[in-house]
Amino acid sequence: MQNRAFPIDRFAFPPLLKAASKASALSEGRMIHGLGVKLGYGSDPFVETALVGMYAACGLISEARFVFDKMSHRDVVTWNIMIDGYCQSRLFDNVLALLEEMKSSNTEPDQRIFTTILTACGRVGNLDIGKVVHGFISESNIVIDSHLHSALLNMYASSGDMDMAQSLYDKLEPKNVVASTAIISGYSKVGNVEAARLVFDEMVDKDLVCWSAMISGYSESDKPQEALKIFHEMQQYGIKPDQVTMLSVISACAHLGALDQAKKIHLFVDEIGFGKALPINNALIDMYAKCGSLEEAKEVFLRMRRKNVISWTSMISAFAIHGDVDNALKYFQKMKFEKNVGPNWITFVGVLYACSHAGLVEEGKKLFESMVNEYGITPRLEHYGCMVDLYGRANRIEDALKLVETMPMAPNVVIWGSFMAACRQHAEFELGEFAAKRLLELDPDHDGAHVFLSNIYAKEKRWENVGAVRQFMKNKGISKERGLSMIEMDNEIHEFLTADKRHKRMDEIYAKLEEVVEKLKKAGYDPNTNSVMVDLDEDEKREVILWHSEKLALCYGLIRKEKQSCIRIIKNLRICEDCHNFMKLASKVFDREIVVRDRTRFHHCKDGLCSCKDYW
DNA sequence: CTAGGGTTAG
Repeated sequence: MQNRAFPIDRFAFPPLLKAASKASALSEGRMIHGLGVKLGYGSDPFVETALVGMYAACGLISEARFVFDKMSHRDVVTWNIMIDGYCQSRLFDNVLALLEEMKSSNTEPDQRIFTTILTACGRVGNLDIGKVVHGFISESNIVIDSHLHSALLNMYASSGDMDMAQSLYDKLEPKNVVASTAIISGYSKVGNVEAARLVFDEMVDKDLVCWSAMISGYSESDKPQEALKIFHEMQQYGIKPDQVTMLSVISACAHLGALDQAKKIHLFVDEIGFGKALPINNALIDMYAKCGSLEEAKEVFLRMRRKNVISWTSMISAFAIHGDVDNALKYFQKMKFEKNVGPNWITFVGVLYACSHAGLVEEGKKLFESMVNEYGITPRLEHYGCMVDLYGRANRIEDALKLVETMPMAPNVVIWGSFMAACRQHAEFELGEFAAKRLLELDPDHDGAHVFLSNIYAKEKRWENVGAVRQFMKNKGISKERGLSMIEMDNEIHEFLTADKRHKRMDEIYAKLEEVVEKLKKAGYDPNTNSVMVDLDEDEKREVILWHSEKLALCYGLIRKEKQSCIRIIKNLRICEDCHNFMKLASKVFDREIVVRDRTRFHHCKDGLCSCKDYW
């Protein structure tokens, strides 16, 4: 229009500014602002309203307010946009102040404004402000329509107050997809995916968003098989997934850890045309890493034309869980030279984790300091968790404890759990007892802490204490989480529990186990029952250890998988010392690559050695 | 200007 010397009227400006808002294009927005003023539209209320929106969307909230304040005519839309701006900048005190100002200037706040505010509160989990706004609504004469009702419900649901959300849902008639979806994701987020499923099954009209919410619910609740099941069911109803759906599906594959399944999903996202999307590729990096293929994760990463902080963080974390500290740190350095990509707090979790799993105490300390001093990132619980882990694993128990005692926030279950694990590993039983007790104050049902206490007491022959712990566990129905290993074969997942007898080829598997033990013994295998601290006699201990789930999975792999192919095992708990040794020897004796994913990292065993260098 | 699903996280 400008090139043709075409007269531009004021009506062109609001949509232009809206485009700038959506693209967060500040310099273009300013140019349009300048042009508008030049053409004499600077005090047109519609243009001014759009300017408020543009500056707010670009994060310049005080500039938005400046335009807002000098307006001579503000309608309800102007107020709403200004309030929305404060919501996006999370300045909720300004939101409340502006609401009051609005009332005193004779503009009544309407449902839409409240919907906007409540949605923002939900997004950031600000229950306090949400409740205040709820109070305003109840006191006023505003009619609660279905949008506002859903926004209220969603605010409570996404802040974790499911009692309130459910009671609002009960009052809502008729139900609608939006409200039901909010309830589904609310229940999923508080860990009650079963309740989410009940609501889901009740729904008559299911759309893509609610299917995605259910898939994500299962994926986030560490029920990847359920997530994949419901994803296939959705497709049978003829509903086509979009990118958001696929992100949850890919994440489910990552949780599952099954590489063949993962490759199939990768092919699928390529087929439906999402193969070049940045978030999809980020998820794929993580998926391949968690399915044990660092090579394929790297391949995805290197092929990406654009990379953001999530791409780099995923790649760094990938190296970390595979024990490749050198590359984790190298990529962290490389990242510094990328334009527009700075590390965030999750990136630091990745590099600190890498240091902790490699025993690089000094390097980790330096990184932690640079995070604060160079990058201005305030350490979170997760970072302290990494640091406690870093010291603890490296047998610097005193340093670990000092950190727990001096960190600026209260230690949570994770922190005490990490410290307790360090005490167990380094036989610091007195401090271990202390840690276990702190842990139980926060989570009285923590199975690991009870088992550890019982084992400490048994070791010190304090039989009365042992009895008390066992009785407590029995009364409350707490038991040690049972070991569970998985192996993928012909597109099927085979699961084995400790001492499992359910598999249809169990006889063969146990026979194979005996054969394997014999062969390994000739190569120097000596059962190590150190990790079994319960008061069993030595023969019983050996039996317990022999039937650990990963050994059963390994034997099944040796029976079924063709010679020299890689055997991949996924385990729910951490691998014990004996199994670790078993896997290493087996990799040599049977000339196989054996990859085990335990609760926190990968072990690549080859030629009798493990990638973790026996530090895990 | 108005309601629901998303990738990285011990």
